[in-house]
Amino acid sequence: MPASGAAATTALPTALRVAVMRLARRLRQEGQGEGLTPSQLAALATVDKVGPLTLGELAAAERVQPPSMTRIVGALETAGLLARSTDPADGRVSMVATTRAGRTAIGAVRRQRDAWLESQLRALPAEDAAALARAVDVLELLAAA
Amino acid sequence: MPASGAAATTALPTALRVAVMRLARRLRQEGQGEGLTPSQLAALATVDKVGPLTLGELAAAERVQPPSMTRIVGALETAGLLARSTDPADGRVSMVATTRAGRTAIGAVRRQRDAWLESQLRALPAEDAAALARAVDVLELLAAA
DNA sequence: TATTGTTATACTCTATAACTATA
DNA sequence: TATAGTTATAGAGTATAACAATA
Repeated sequence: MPASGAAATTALPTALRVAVMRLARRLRQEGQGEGLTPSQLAALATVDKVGPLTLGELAAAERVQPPSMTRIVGALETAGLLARSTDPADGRVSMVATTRAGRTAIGAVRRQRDAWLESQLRALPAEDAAALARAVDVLELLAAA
Repeated sequence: MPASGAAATTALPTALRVAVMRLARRLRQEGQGEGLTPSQLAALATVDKVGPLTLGELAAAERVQPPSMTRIVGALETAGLLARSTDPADGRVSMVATTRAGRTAIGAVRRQRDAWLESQLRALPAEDAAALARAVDVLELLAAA
């Protein structure tokens, strides 16, 4: 039987939940993100990933009410990271897209966040790194469920 | 080479970070926690885990300033989940401990949070579950680093 | 004097409600 | 009328500064 701890017990759900939550907290602490708030960063990352979208769509994607997204987008626009344009087909709709500076900022945050984890992974025994590599896809599956 | 996605690439740090953050968000959504705010739940869980401690120690453990912890503990005390007592050896110090109701509440939240993950794990192919079981210890190691 | 915790106050983030402008 | 977004306002949650009680 495996030598160590939680994985060997029947308490896998609890152990996995605790480990994932703790690691998530740790990862959030590393890479504090260019002076942007977590909401701003998340919104910027979503626009960067999904591409230009309306303010309402962005609010829905971030699970935030439209007035809150108005503020968030306003701050990102002031910072020059997002640009808005009115939909030519419907004057009520405001389209949101990343600027070049926005894409640069997102990239910097990602690199900063990966840096800590990358150094930790390099320090790991090859066997442990391999176990992680095999598990990542399953974790993604769970997250998407 | 392995058939699937991110784990097979050299981008393990990024893939792992994204998967862990997403799963953590998902886990946070499941099990909304007995009408308590996240801060209150976290503080209650820490007291439950660490045992009786001073308000200042609890504030430090939760990375929150003492005035904020005064409020959080006050709410938990009003809810009957925490009890305070003055340190007999030093009248300035306020000791905080869980009540029976507090321990019950924490247990309920944990069960609620595990429930979703447990059902997801049961639905997983045995091979995937095994991969997770092997990886849990490594995740814990990373979280503690 | 130094330390523990509290009270007073302000700021940030988010929400709901009411409004403006387009459709 | 209905919809997209904004402005006005209020409610959490946390922080800093000033204070009270104890050491």
